[in-house]
Amino acid sequence: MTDLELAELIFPEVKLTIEDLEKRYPKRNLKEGAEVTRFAPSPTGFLHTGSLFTSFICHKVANQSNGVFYVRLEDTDTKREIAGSGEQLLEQLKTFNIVPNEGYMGDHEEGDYGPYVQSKRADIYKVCIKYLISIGRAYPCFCSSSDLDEIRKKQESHKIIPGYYGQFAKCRFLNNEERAERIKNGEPYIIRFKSLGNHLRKIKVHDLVHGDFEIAQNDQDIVIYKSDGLPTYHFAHAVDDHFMRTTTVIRGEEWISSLPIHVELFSALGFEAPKYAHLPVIMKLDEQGHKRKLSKRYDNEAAVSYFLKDGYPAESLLMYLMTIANSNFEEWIFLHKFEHMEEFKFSFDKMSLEGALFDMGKLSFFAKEILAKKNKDEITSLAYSYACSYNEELKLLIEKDKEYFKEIMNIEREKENPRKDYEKFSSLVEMIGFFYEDKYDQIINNGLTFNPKFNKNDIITVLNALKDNLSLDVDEQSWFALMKETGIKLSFAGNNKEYKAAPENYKGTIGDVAEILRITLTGKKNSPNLYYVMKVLTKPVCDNRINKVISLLNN
RNA sequence: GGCCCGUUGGAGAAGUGGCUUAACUCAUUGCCCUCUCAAGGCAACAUUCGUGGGUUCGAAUCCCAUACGGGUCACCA
Repeated sequence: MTDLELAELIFPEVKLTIEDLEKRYPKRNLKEGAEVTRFAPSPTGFLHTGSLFTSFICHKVANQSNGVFYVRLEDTDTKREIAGSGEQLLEQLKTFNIVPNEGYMGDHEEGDYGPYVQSKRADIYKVCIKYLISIGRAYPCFCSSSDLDEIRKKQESHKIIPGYYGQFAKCRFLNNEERAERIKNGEPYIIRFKSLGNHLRKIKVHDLVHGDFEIAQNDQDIVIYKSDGLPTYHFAHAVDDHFMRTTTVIRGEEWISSLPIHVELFSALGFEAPKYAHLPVIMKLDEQGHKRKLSKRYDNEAAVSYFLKDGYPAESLLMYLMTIANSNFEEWIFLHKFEHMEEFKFSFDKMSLEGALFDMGKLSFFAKEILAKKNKDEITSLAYSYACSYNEELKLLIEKDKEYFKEIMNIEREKENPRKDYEKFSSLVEMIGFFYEDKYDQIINNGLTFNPKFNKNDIITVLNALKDNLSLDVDEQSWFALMKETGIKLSFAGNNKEYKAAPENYKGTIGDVAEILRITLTGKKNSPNLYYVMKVLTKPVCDNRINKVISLLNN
C-alpha cells in the first residue's frame, strides 16, 4: 500500500489539495516592506498583560509599515476554553485602541484569509495533513497514553531525552498495511509528523530581536492531529501563518525552544517560513526575590482587567509597555510632551533581550502625566466611561451635575504645570467626594480633626472672621491677602519667619489659619488650592459649611 | 538534568576598544519654593559594568573559563 493510498484511506472526504489552498489564499498585494502580523490568543481566560504587550507590538509593527494586523483565535484546546472569553479579549483590546484590520473581531470575522477561528479550519488542516501522509511525512499513531508513559519512564531511567522520536517512535515503523488494518478495525489513533531531523545537528536561525543563533534540529515526531480532530499548536501555526500570509510572527520568548519544530514543519509542507520576533517576557520579583514570569494565579498585574478596574488610563499602560519595548521611547515621549505616542517608530533592534520587571511606580508616573495633560472635557469623559463600567457611586456623582464635575476636575488644570494628583479613577470618589453636600455631611458627622493646639473658641473665632472677610470676587492674590490680613488681626503670624523669630507673640501662623479653613470646608488636611476649591463650591456653600461646623463645635 | 536565551544602580536602560571621573527616565533621600497636598526647581544616589583570568598603551565594550537568573522539554497554547 502506498502512502498516497493510506492518505486516501484516512481522509477520503478531502478532495482539495495544497495547490487549491494556495490559489484560494494568494499572496497579499502589499507595498514593499509592509508587514503582516497577527495576534493569536486562545480563548482561555482574561487578557494577560504579556498578551497585551505582544498584541500592542504586533499592531504597531503592522501600522507603521502600512501592513496588516489581524487576530486569529486559537481555540483548539476545547478542554480549557472559557465561553465568551474570545469576545472579551477583543473588547479589552479595543479599550487600548488595538483594533485589527482583519480577522476575528469578537462577534464576526472580516477579511479574505479566513476563517480566522481555528476550530472552523478543520478542512484546511486536513488537506495539509493528507498531503504530509501522502508524501510519507506523517503517519497514524496508535499508542495510548499508557504506552507513552511507559516510553517516558524507560527514557527517564536511562537518562536519555524523553519524547516520541527515533527508535522510540514505535508507530513510525508500522507498514501501511498494518496501519490500514488497525484503522479499519476502529482502533483510535492520532497523526504524528515524521521528523527527519537529527538532535545532534544544529540549524541556524534568525530572530528579529535575538539575532542569529544556533539550535539543535528537531527530531520529535510530534502530534499534529489530535483525537478530537483538531490540530496542535505547532501544526496550526505553520498552516495558518502560511495561508494567512503572515510576514512576521511576533510572540513570547517561550516559543524559541519550539522553533526547530516549526522550521521543519514549514519545510516539510513546502512553505516559506516567516520572520520571527520572540519578545522578552514581563517578569516580577516573587517573595523570595526570584524573578518569574507574571503569573495569572499570583499576580494582579498579570490581568489587564486589573488596571482597567482600578481606572488607570489605557494610554498609560501602553506608554509603560512601550518603555519596556524600546527604551529610547522614554526620551522621545518626554520630547513630545506625552502626546502622540502613535508617531513613535518602534524598532526590534532597540528591544532589550531580558525580561523586564513590571514597575508599578513607573506606570503611576505615566498615568499622572497623561491625566494632567487632558483638558476638563477629556478627563470628564474618561472618568465617566470608567464609572459606567466599574464605579456606580462615581457615575451618580458625575450624572448629578456634569458641569460641576468638570469644574472640580478643572481646578489648577488650565495652566503651565497642571496638578498631577489624579492617577487612577478608582480613587476619585475619595479625593473629590467633599465637593458634594451629602458626602461632605457624612465627613463632618464622622468628626473633624483640628490641630489640638487650638481650642474650640479659637477655631470659631477664626472661622467667623474668615466668613465675614473672605471675598471670592477678587483674584487669588487679593484673596490670600485678605486671609492674611484676617489672620494677623487675630494675632497669627503672616509668615513662618516672623513666627519662628518670636513664637510666643503669636497664636500660630497663617498656615494654621488656612488649615482650619481647609479642614472645615473639605474635611481634609490636604486639598488643592483653597481659593479654587472655594470658587467651585461658591461663597454661599462655603458660608453654609462654616456655619455647620461652628454649630457642630458648639454642641 | 539536556538544550536555548540572558547578566550594566532599587527599577527601565544608554553604551559596539580611548569623547565614560558609565547618559537619560522612574523610584528613593535631602534642600528650596509654598496656605496644605500634588507639582516645580536644585542636589545626592554604580570608582564600576555577575565573577576570575587573558589580549591591549588603554576594556562595560574583544577572547577564555566559571557563577547566577530565566525559558523549554504534552493528544496546552
